[in-house]
Amino acid sequence: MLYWLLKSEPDVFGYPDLVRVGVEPWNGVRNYLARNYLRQMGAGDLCLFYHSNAKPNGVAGVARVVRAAYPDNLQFDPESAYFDPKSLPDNPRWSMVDVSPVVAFPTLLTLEALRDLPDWDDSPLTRKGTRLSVFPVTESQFRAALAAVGLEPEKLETGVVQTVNT
DNA sequence: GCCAACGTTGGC
DNA sequence: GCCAACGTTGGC
Repeated sequence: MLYWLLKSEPDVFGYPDLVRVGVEPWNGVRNYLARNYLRQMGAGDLCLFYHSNAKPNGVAGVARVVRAAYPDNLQFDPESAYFDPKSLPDNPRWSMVDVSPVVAFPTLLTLEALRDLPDWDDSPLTRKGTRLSVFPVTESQFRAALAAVGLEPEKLETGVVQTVNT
């Protein structure tokens, strides 16, 4: 199993929205490196759900990949801001995964607090100038993030979690 | 609102 | 294939 971080602007789609909808297609990613990471995701992988452009910024909860990469629906929708006229249906350029909520953090793990965690010294999140919206986190980074808000990773792995059903 | 950083575009 | 211009991200 792999671990990831997904950025989202809470004004657009925050963790509470994920809880509300139950399953969300993670569409609209239009960066090749981020897309390649999406394609590496497998069902069951866990994601830190990060609020960007927020007050304050930080990880709001954990999400789970419930469907591995498949073609992003918006690339073929001329009405969408994410429409890509160069993407052909028989060779889709952009991919998305489906994610579901696993557990809301009891408190937001702020960017400031993340910077204090040694495991997070080297990450696209804390590195200046990196704007990737999807990237891998190490197991130790994932565990450190959960520990920082008092959650136990083992309970996620054994399924004994506060899961929000659809 | 500012602006640094960086990805993409398009002329050549 | 280079690279300047441009657009976007995202912290502050």
